Amino acid sequence: MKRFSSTNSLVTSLYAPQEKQQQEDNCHDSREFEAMLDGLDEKDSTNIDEVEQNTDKKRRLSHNQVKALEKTFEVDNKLDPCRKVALAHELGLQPRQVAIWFQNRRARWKIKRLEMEYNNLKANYESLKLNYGQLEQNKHILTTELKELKAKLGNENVEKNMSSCGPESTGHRSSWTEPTNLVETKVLSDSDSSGMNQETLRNFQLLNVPQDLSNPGLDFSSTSQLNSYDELMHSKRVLGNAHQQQWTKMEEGCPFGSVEESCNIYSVDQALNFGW
DNA sequence: TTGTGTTTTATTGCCTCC
DNA sequence: GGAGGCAATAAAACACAA
Repeated sequence: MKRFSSTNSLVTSLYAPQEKQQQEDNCHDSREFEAMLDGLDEKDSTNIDEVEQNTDKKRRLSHNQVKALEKTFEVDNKLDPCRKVALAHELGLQPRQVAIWFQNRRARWKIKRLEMEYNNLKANYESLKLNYGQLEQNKHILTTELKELKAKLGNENVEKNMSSCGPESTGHRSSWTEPTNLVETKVLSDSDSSGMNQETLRNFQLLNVPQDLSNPGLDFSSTSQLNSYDELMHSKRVLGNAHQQQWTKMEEGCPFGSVEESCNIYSVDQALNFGW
């Protein structure tokens, strides 16, 4: 039976010699196991403990008993009956006590493991949250810049239209491929433009865009290469592609379905509402 | 010394497996 | 149906500040 009363434990504190012999005969492997335990200091793990177990007061196990139990637990956190009996015999405990110790030890081990898992998850979450914040910031910067570029394009078209309405205008000239020098000069000499280029550079640095993602032929630090409308448009496309590729790369390395998905697992609002 | 919080040992009830 | 595992909990032992 599984149930033991405290009085029962007193009664069963010692084995009948015959029973002991039978158990030993049935557990040949346990001899090896006992040999392993022989290495431990035997100073206080024998008769005195055994006598103390026989009082009905709850006794703590001795240092050496705990040490031996811990050592056994490291090998395997579950006991087969033979090992349990052998260990109990070796340490002067009842098999029941050994079983209970292992049960409690497993419970403590589980709690610790859960704590570790929780800490790991928490650290991962904090890291994701940080990355998400940085990406949001970068997104904001790039969106603002895109708006500025669009506004500039708008102005440019207005000026082109105005110039094409002049007396020498034929109406067949393509403003896309042949921007007027007036517009070109305005774009390049505009202090906002150079400021924009610096901003673009900064954004690339913020994004940590790898070399292979950026266009090696396009030098953002040099205004000389932004001397036409097409190139201006090209720089916009590169910006867009770089941003897109940055997200694609992140998604490839992302364990979740998508970056958005991963970020939505724990939204910022949910962040502090763990129900652990 | 004592009150209080923590740890360890043990019990109980339920569940699963053979 | 018995054996053993687990979760919840009781109770004793222990640690420590006031």
